[in-house]
Amino acid sequence: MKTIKALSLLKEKGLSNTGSRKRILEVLMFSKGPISAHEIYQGLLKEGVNCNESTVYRNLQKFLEKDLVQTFTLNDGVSRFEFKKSSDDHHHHIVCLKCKMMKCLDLCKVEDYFDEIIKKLGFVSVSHNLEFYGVCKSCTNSGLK
Amino acid sequence: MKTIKALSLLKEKGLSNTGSRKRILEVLMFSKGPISAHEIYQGLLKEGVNCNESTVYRNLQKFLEKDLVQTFTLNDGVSRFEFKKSSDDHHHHIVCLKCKMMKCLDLCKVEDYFDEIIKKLGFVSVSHNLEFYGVCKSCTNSGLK
DNA sequence: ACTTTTTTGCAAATAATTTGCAATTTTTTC
DNA sequence: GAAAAAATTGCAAATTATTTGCAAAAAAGT
Repeated sequence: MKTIKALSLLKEKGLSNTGSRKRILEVLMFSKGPISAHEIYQGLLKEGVNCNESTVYRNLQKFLEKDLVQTFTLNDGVSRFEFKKSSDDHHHHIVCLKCKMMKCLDLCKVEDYFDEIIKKLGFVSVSHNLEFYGVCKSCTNSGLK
Repeated sequence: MKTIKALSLLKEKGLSNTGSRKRILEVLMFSKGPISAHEIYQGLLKEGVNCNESTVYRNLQKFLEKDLVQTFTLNDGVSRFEFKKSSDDHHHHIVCLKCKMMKCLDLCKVEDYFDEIIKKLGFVSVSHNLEFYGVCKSCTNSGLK
């Protein structure tokens, strides 16, 4: 079943089917949370899958283009990737400052509610980052790419 | 006046007063928005201040420790730093995907309100990142550092 | 099967950030 | 205010994450 689902997703998105690509996608699909390119690479190594680290990076880019994954960068400077269960799958995370463990917050109304949720997860929240990405007025008008 | 304020801040925080350090702090204090270590370095170069890039990094660390600045990492993998006007100074930003210009959002109630504010600033918001940093239950208990 | 297109591996290039160490500067002490 | 102790700097090299060029290999189209 694993194989079938990843395969059909690739086909659906018009991506050619290669061994590495399929495995990378599967790793993402079955990961408990966001993972870094390096972590994916290490995972494949362990499985004995012959795959280069730049192949991982290149496929992650493809997956981003095709909206199969989402990404964000933590303050440690490392990008994490996460499989999108659906096109509107969107949520936030809380990261433990000590062990780096990450939990998903199934909520997008970013409010004081967070306090409760975070407490329920057993975290003490120290800080958080919120950055918006958009296009400003002048760029909307200009041809800038 | 510039000089006096930066100097007294350094003293207040128990940081020794060196030419570079004072200038780096001043650049941060008078920057319109968050800036990267490299941008600070470039700024000093232009002013003719003799200062090494690692000195910039080392001072930024010190400033973080002393809670003089706050930092966050954008998805471009570069950390930005921002002077904290007060210890409870906390706000978010919106970054233009095209020109990378950044605006402060003077609001911390992260809600649908954002839509309005962002529109008023002339931005079209495409996406945003929100990550919480905290300490999980097991780490709160364990001695892990 | 054969050609075209895409992907991969590998090694080298970038880019941001950190580090070791000796020299210099700042602070402390007397 | 000079000497000693502590902190900071410059410089070059190391690290780490990520990207890229290019030729070989694999997949897709016909």
